[in-house]
Amino acid sequence: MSLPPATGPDGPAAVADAPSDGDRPVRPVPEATVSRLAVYLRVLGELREAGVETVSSEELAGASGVNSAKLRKDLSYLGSYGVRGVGYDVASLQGRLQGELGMDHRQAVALVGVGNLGHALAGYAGFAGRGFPVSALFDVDDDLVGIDINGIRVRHVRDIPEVCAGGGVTIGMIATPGPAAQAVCDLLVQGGVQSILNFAPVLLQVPEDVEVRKVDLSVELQVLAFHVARRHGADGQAPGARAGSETNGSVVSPR
Amino acid sequence: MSLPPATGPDGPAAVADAPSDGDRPVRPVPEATVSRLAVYLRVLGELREAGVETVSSEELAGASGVNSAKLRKDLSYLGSYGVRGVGYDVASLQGRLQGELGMDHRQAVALVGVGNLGHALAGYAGFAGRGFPVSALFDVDDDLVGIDINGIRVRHVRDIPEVCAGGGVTIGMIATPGPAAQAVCDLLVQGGVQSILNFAPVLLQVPEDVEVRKVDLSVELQVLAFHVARRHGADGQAPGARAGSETNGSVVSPR
DNA sequence: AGGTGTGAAATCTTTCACAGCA
DNA sequence: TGCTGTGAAAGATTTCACACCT
Repeated sequence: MSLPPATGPDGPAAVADAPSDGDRPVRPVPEATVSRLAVYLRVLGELREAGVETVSSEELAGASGVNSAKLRKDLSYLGSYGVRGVGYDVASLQGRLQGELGMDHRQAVALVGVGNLGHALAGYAGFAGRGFPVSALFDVDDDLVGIDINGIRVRHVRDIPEVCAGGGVTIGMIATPGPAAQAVCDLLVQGGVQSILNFAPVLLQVPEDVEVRKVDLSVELQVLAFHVARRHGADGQAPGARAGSETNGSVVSPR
Repeated sequence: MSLPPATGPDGPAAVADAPSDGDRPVRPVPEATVSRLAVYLRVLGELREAGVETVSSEELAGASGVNSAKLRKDLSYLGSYGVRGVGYDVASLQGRLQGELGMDHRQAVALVGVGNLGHALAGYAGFAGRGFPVSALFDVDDDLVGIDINGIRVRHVRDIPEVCAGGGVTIGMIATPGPAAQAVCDLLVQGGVQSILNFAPVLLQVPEDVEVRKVDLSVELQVLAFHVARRHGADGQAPGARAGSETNGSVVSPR
């Protein structure tokens, strides 16, 4: 059970201005591409576990829900990692993507708010399994502070700055009720966290150098509802074809 | 605590081919616009509760995390609802959006998988509050089947087709482990569900007329990790300015 | 003045289609 | 022969900037 990709149709600019780093080819890597790279990485992991050593763009794309041209273009931003006439080496491409997605440095994740949703997130095996072990938990509720969830002790939100700064937390997740989110966000920023995944239905104000991604389930449902409503307008699709497939956080265009 | 918008950078086509409905101006409404409409709707609700009667595009946009030009363009797809020199009437714009987003017909939601995440989703107040009451719960686990969550009895997945068809379920949410997702999806489709929100990290195969949106938390985290890794390359941003704001499921470009 | 609605320009993404290496 | 890598075309989205109503 994974959760949400920023339903994300949008995204202001691409990775934009990455200040001319230094020497490597450091191509821009479009924002749209980044989220797909994460998907390819998951699929590569599955392929590898299945013992597959090589994949063609066609196969990898199919398993990822995109078309092969897009996949090849996406990978091309990282440089040439395939072999013409053959395909990609699963292991090495996986390694390349892990590096690109920052999976070589360990990412320590802090989760604030262990109520309903937060508790579920804390216990979500998919995180640890994918290299994002939740290493710190916080809440304001005295009934929750002090308990252990999956071996992690829940601490009071007032300790956020200290624990995050001291523990090298790079990513913060906010799963508190809306009204508490901004204050929690400020504490995370104080602790040096520059990347935040926000589940609260509010707009967070942050300094320029902090990145926030928002995950809003009701928005997802409303987008679905919109299409439900649309279908009632006129459809008359002969229930013929089958094979459809989903697309990342986006709608499967019922072309 | 809301959840995820399909991390969504993507989205094949716009609402595309809506077969010439009949008479109204039924404009295309770009897919990217749809998810923002949901955000505006939430903000309008807050404004209304606060007693605000009129908003300018500048204000509504600010509170929604977009710029005013985008907001005006988005609203223009629905027709003219503002008054020049004044702004928009909160109540009537809210009504218009609700209609457009299918919030006038009641949307019955079925949730499959009440484990860790599913349980949290079932109890998420934001759903009912935003017009998406979860009206049916399913699981395969005999220890869960039969219990009540928020007043809803958990039923066995085998009953999905019957319950969905009989209960007029329009939206299904899948919060099962990956391996079970496809089978569950097939059952939902059998029950006539045409809109599915998938939290399982797998690509669902569905008939053409069924829409799937996927929400993948690990993808979100990896996108954040990517940017964390980027920052280590070169940044040298003077920690000057403050006021940033998040953008829907997308990255706040640290321009 | 003040603020909406909207062509037209600028961007970002996706798709085509094919040259070129294995 | 098979499949990658990629310019160039096509599309979608965002941003400009300004005419036009109140």
